[in-house]
Amino acid sequence: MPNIEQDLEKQLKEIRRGAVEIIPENELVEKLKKSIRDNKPLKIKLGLDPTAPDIHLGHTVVLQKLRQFQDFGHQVIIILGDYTGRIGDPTGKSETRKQLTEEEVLANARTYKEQIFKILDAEKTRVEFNSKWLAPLTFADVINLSAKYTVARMLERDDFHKRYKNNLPISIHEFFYPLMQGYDSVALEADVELGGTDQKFNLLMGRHLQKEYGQEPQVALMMPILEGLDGVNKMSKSLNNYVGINEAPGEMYGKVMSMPDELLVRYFELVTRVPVEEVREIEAGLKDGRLHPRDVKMRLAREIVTIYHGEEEARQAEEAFKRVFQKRELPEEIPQFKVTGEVKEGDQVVLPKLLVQAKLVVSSSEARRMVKQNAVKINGQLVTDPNLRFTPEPGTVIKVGKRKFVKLV
RNA sequence: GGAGGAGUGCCCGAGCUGGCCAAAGGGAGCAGACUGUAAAUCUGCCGGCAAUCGCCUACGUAGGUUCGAAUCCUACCUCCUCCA
Repeated sequence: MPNIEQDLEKQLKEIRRGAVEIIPENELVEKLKKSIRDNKPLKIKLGLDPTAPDIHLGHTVVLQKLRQFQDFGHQVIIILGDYTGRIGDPTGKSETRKQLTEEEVLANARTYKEQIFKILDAEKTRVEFNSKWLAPLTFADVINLSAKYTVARMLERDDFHKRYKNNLPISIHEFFYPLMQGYDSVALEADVELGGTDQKFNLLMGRHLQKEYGQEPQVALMMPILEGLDGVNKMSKSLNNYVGINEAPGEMYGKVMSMPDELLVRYFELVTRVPVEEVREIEAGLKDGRLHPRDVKMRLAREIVTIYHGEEEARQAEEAFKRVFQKRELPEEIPQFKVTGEVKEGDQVVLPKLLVQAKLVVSSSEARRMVKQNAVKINGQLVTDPNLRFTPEPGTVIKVGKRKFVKLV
């Protein structure tokens, strides 16, 4: 049966792309074979912890992977961890997370759904709240569940281990997080569960529990944690090194352009749909100097913006970027600002006050600082007097720094 | 139940034998130079108001001692550790 083999190879190649670890790979191969043979889609599970309301590129790594499965015809199931979210996943945290209220969790979940469908096909995606099966469990059920794992093994988990060793607190309820997530797999009879490398323990727990409950264990597929724009830390909103998928095209484009060159290939591989072969070519081109990092980065920015806003928006974002940052010209659209009496003294406006009013700076101290740092231009003319007063004329363009503009009305 | 430790600016973190503390240092952020881009690198800035000496707000909260407190005292709140 050559077409099964072919199909299998094709799927495996895409699935392996960017994946750090597949445990165990041979089981995945078997599952895929069976799925192709019986024409029965695999159940691919991804749990999302609805604590961060905004999805950024970091989250999309795993979502893109899901999309690939989806494109191969498999059944994608998103678990919104409304129940687990109330515990707070201890993963990677040196301290106990605060618990979320039910309202918070639900509000976040709504936002999540809107966003994941920018990547996933909504028609082909099943979304479930895990409270559906976790809430009805009785205390006896829970005891039964918790009896299926030992404390010693629980403490093997890296973050528990560290905290235990360092005499940091571990609350009992945190032990339930992996158990609950694992139970999700049981409830769904998942075939594959995706997650970041930091989810390894939880994913394996799913395998363990499925076996305990007499099911065929799922395959754990781990994707790398994406570095943020600083190139060092993982992408996260709190570190402000992220690109949110809801951001405006121009903002998104610019942010991508601000990342270190070293990350280029990784981003192409993990957050775009550029074919693997092409990514390899780009990698080689960068290495031997055939390709200019700037141009590659612009391509990357365009690819990313295209995914979330479409080609036309991406093209425009690129135009704007070239104009403002490469040619140092004015952008096509400049926010307008109406001069009011508050910033005036007689006929004249007081520059620091004007800058504050126009929201170009946050305080007049900052405004003066900006002027001192040669960051303020009026109609292209560098301003040197921090307390400049001038008569405002409609159409006057004020520029602060490289990317803040305002046109007086 | 008992003993002890800690709470500092966006974050981390010094200071805590009282004044020289708007508070060291690092990170983040911002700006300038350079450039290949909002990469890298280098330099500078980095509470607010007035900009002239100045004034105000700030070191968990509320009081107190003092000419003067992040620094001392009291109470309270929060967090943590150890013993039981």
